[in-house]
Amino acid sequence: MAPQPGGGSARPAATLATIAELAGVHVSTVSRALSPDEAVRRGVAAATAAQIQALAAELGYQPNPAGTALRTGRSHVLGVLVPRLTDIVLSTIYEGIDAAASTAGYHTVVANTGDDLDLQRRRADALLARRVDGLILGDARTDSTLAADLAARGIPLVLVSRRLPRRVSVTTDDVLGGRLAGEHLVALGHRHVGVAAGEPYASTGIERTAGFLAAYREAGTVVDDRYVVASRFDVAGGRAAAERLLALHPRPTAIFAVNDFAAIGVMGAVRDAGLRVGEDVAVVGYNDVPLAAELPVPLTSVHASMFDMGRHAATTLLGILDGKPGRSRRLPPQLAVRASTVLSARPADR
Amino acid sequence: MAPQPGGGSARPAATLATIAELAGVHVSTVSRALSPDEAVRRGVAAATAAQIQALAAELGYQPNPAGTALRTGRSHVLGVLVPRLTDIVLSTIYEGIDAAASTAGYHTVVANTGDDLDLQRRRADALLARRVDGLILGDARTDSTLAADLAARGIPLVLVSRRLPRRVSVTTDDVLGGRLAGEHLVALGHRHVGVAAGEPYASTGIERTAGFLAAYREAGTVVDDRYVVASRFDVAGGRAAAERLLALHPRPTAIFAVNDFAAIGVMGAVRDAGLRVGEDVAVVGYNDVPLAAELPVPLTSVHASMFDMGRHAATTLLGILDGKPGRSRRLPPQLAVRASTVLSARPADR
DNA sequence: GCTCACACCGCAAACGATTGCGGTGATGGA
DNA sequence: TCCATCACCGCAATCGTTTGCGGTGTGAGC
Repeated sequence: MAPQPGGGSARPAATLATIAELAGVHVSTVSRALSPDEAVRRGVAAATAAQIQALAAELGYQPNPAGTALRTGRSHVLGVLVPRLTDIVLSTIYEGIDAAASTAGYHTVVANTGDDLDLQRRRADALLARRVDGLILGDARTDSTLAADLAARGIPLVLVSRRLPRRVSVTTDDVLGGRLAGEHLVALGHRHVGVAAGEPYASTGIERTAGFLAAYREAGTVVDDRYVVASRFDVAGGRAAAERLLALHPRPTAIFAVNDFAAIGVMGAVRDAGLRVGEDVAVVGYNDVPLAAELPVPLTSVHASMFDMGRHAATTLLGILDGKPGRSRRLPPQLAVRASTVLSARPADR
Repeated sequence: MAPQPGGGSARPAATLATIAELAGVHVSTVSRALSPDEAVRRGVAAATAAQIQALAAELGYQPNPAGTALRTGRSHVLGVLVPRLTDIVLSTIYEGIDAAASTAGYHTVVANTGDDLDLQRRRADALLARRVDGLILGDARTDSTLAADLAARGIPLVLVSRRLPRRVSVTTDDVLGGRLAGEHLVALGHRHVGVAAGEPYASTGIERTAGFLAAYREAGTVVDDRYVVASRFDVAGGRAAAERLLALHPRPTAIFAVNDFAAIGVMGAVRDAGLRVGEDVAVVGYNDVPLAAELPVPLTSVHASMFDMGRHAATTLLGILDGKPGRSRRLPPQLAVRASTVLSARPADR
């Protein structure tokens, strides 16, 4: 713990002025001596600087961010918008964002938007009213102009998890991920497959589905539209989608859900239909959340590090704030094969 | 979206001075006219105030929080410490905190501590360096003096989820919750029961276990110490604990895990031992996370609203910041009975 | 017509940090 | 010995907001 402020109860926090008085120098000298900028620090004699730094350490001096922000116009705070923090995919991404930001001396403020168009705008505005230096959007929608509007206003911006045409984003390579899932089911000989395709406004679902269908097309099987159904990204959404898919004739022998929680819902619907997961119906998810490997029938899923995704998004945004260009990035996914598609895989990966 | 700042690209954000000049009055008048404090606002003529307010709205004026914070010494930011935001229990609590804080015009900054003693202090200090107005601790440990130290420094403080002797906290009534679980298993006739008791430094595990054991004691059965094992609060922790419990003689016919994820691990261990959940071994969890009802064998769990807990914690802290006393609160839990203890409950609650 | 009260508003000083500019002293060179 | 140079440091303005104090003008009351 910092030695200060408050040796016992409430002592007024040390300021530059406090230190200046004790050191017998002007506050500007203290400011320079304590500057993170090496070039600025050289403006004060080494001995003086050392004395000031020792004093600052002793008093537990912490610069008042309000003072700094007011003077420099930078708050050193990043704003993050996510659909729901209770979704472990998003909270993992956020942990990555926060880890990278805090090692760079930034703090982050996160807000839930519930994927609601109106709330997204309101939350973004609230963050901007707080004078965040930049925004990371984890809830970009293809049917919204929010990201474009923010960019037009000159606000430093990075998308994470979902992509949008002309914006900088950090995502998994969702087309490739979908393709991996498709190729896996093709190789297992599944001819009739269904897709719980996610929300139509999310690039994740769109691209994962596209990659999956492309794999099948290239294998010579065109998946009929009826076998591709939209779904919410949660258990109930997956369940509902699967109930529709399982009612089709011929019944699909495998279902790809573009999200693990939807996949869990799919598994539930399969069981409720009196079928066995991994035997009667293979199931593939996406994201490989920790729980996937722990399920009674472990779930085959497309894996990529959400934490790293968050980290990259944050460093990209920080780079933009430093004037660097900012390039989009697609992290390569890998398929984690488990019992939900290959029963014998069970002992190998738990 | 706010009409400003930036009609097209980057227009300098409106300040009090901007408005003052346009309105032909002094900035102090603008400040008063725009004050949230009704009494202050009365200091300016109604007509003038209306004109200023209209102008502010038109320009999309947003007060610069750095200026306000510098002048008033209050940042209107709350700090929140949690073990892990990827734990849905904590992220739900945090959502509640943020909801209450943001309706009160506060923002929140959250930090992960991983329940690490050293990291807790460092993160708390980082938050205080940001000049948060108060702290909500979701990771209080019985073997740490952090909360006491912070309180001694006069820092407004509320604990959430876990309790500590002399501190203000908002929790579920964990003793009662444990008791509900115990009485349920007693009523079902289980004589030999085991407990995955959680981490020894967390009041949650301690009190839930105590309540559970009390219920058995009052029913005339003293649970032997060997049947109470510490465990981490995750799937792997529950699995490990269950493996030890299932190896005991006589083998327990029911296991109470003080956390749902640990309970999921218990269920895994039960299956791996070739036993059936809900038939050979009953399992009870705690918190009733959404997934509990969605499991292949739905999990009986002690329910309480984590979201409300977070909300209450935030409002309690805000009350303290307004000078109110601040009272601890224990939310009443309820038992959600499902198939993991009563097989026939399955159709009733999915 | 004069005084008093009061409503309304401006003045200026803070809060804490940063930074361009200039001043002082010492040092080096010729 | 004198001047130019440079290292070091101080001065003061500035960011945007809040607020105690005081000044001006209006109206009422007698």
